[in-house]
Amino acid sequence: MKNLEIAKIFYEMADYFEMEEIDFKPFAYRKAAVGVEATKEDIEEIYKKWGLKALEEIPGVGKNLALKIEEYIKTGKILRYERLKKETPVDLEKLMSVDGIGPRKIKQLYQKLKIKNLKDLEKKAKSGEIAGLEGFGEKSGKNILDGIEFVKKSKGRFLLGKIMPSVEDILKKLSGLEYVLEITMAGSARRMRETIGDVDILAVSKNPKKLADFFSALPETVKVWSKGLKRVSIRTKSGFDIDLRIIPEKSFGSALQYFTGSKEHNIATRRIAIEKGLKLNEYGVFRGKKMIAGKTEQDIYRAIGLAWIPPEIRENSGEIEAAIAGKLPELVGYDDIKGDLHCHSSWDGGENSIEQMAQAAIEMGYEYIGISDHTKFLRIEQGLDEKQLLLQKKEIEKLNNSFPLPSHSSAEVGGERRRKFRIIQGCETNILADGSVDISDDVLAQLDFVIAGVHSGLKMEKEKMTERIIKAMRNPNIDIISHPTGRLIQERDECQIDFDKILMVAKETGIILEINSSPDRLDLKDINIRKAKEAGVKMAINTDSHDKIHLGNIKYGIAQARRGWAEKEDIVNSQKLNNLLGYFKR
DNA sequence: GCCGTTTTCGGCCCGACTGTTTTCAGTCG
Repeated sequence: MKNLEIAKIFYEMADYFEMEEIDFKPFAYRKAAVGVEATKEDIEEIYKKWGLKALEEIPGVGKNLALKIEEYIKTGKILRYERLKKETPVDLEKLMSVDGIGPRKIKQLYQKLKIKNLKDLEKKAKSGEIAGLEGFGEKSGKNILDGIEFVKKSKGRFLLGKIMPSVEDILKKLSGLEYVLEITMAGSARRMRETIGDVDILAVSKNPKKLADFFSALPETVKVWSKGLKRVSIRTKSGFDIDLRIIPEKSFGSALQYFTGSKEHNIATRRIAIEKGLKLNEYGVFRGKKMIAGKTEQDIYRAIGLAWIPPEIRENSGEIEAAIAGKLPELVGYDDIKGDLHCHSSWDGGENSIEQMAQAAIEMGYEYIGISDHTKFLRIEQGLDEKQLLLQKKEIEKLNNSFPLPSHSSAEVGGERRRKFRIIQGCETNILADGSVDISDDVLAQLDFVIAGVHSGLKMEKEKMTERIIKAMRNPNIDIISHPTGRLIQERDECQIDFDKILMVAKETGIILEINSSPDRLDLKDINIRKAKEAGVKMAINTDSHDKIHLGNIKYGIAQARRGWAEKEDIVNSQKLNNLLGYFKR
């Protein structure tokens, strides 16, 4: 699929045109890049099936850019791009990632100092040569070095789940201050993106000066970037930056809308405002000079004729059209999960006993927990064999009998009084290279449910990998496929699989695909969740906990599900236990 | 370079901040 390659080239060409101070072309190329990126079908396929004209259907792509796409598909190159690269042969992507460095500065740095990449940039910044350039001064050199350090250390982005706890902690501290009237997260953290560049916090305060002082003196702070009465930027000990913006009360809603983004969503909402003869900016919605909304986000959306849109889906990927049509999805809620189905116990080397895991699940307010330990192929994880699974079944039955019975008879189901909480037994069996699993069918059939996952041979070629997983999906004992694409965010790409084919078989067999909530997995990811939903495939949001504290990761999985437009009915473990067990049986 | 239920020409989202200037360019979100 060449879509992303083409988008990347258009983005880079936009930067090059900006270097050349060409007006509006950068805007057009970026818009086309967004359109290409957002196209779900393989652009090469589109071209081969329908020809050049079909390319012009992509938003932002006209005659000229369609020709460039054709050229890339046919020759693997775009001549104009190659020429631009030759004229200014620099590592645009890396250089642009340094804070404060953009196309114009890159051009100057190349022309005056022959700086092509981060290494050159670092060298010249250290030698002090950059400070001598026109438009650069003492501080530029130092800022560049700081920026390079940051890029190197973090690749610029952090896992949502890694930074969220400390952000929540800081928010709690700030919200306790008597001169803070309102405080909330904005930006990509509020949208629950899987990785976060920096964190935005918005506040309304009776005493901005005091708040700014308090914020910059937090024990988490290692460096204060800038400090005014409107905005304070700090770097935390964990290495990420937080911007605190202090907002006038009457503009809080518009500021929240604006700073939550995404950028694409904001461009679209502003455009809608313009169409209605209004102006939308971070200060409010205006008709002429008259402010007609600003205090709450709901007011903002209402003023431009839209229903309020949940932050997780503000990506301009159809939510605006849905809001106009009154067809926004009712996203699965953060309180909708009734039990976690993928939890490991001390039986396979996890931190906690089954009883401790169950206790933690009860404290989360769950109705059930699924214990699904690794199986024998994974010796390193102390995977269980058939005999151990049957022993474990006995222990779980014993534990289940110890949970209190409900006091009222309404809980009576099928002549049997259900207890308030139940442990159900599964296992996370391994899908071997040939698609078989490492536990015999007669034992799998005795468990309440079975998860199967790929833990080996992740580099298998696409067709073989797809067949391998499909074979497991057709095993009638298997209910759930765990972390279906095998990715590790920022570490390992997805396995090569034909996801559309997987979805077809999932629909046909009723197999459930997991949304793994582990912050470095989040697998399925948002776009795959949306595809699964559209295909009518059921999903389960699980944590893959190896320790009871991991149970709390469920919110990242739910967030990912919401980003994928999933509703409660798409998620099997938002169902009561009876319905869930019924689904497994089917 | 793209685009049109006012337009096939004349617009394109737009305000704030930083570091460098002495009135502003470049970058960011």
